[in-house]
Amino acid sequence: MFFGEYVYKLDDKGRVPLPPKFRRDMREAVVLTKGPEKCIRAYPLAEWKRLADELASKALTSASQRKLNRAIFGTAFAAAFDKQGRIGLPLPLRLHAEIGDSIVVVGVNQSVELWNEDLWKSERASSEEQAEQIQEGMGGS
Amino acid sequence: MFFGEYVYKLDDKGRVPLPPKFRRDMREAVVLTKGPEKCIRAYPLAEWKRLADELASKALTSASQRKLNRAIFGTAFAAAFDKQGRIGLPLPLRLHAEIGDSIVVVGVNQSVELWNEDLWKSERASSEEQAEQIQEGMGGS
DNA sequence: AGGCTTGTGGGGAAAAGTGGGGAGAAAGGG
DNA sequence: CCCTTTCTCCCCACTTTTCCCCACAAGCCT
Repeated sequence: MFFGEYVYKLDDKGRVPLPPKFRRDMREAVVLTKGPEKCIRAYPLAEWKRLADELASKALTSASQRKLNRAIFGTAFAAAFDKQGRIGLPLPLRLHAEIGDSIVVVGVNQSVELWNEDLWKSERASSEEQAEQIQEGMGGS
Repeated sequence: MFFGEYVYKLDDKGRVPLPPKFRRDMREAVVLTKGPEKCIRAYPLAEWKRLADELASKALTSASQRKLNRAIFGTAFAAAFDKQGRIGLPLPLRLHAEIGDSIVVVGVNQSVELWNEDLWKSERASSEEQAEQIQEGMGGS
């Protein structure tokens, strides 16, 4: 399970370190994909396979599912940690997430998201707002 | 169940001791989050998981579910007790709660809140005022 | 009064973040 | 076809931060 928010710098070669806790759960095998929003999603290999199986079981049923498959698998990249615990971010993904020289790593339960710092701030703000509304609906404190 | 109000000092490394009674209920596994108000919330791991599940089950669409996950997991930090019963407070959380060198630990039923001393005084004042009104409505005391 | 528990402080070791250099592979031009 | 140039990937080293352990002082209970 991943959680927490960490800010790192990309060096001029496009490498990012991940928090040590994350590395331990991602035994040197990571799959990077375009996130639904403007971010990069990183899955541990096992979790990625699980998602892939889930998709594959539905792939034959509809044309839209096939398109979905292409969108997901076609834009996915494998990445490995170097000896310092960093991964290189492919340029297409960096462009998609508009990531410059600073980056935010966010743990989101089963996966990890990589954000442009400013985009993340606004996304977090709206996310927290929504969470509050739901909490009030629960009567929870 | 947590209750009571305790004042401690942060050392220059950002560590806080928790009351011994609290430690026993939080068997060395704590999750720290940004509170809705300007404070830090600490949950026992089990309690935090329960809340996370409860919230996640409320989400309607997959998009709102993603936002919710970001709000829940992105703002959470894991913390462990050292041999002296202290936990280290991550810098982002300290900034959020405006915590300087003195800190107030407040037990709030299922969770524990960590406050800036001055902010807590005003929060307590308004809390008590509101509590009085509610109690009068109950014909209480 | 004594011993135990608790709050507070400091020091040392280990790990993590950041930056730079070198070797290998791929691509393009002669 | 070969050489050159460029790009990418991997390894190494340094600095900073974090974590953990030890030790002292004060308060409480017995």
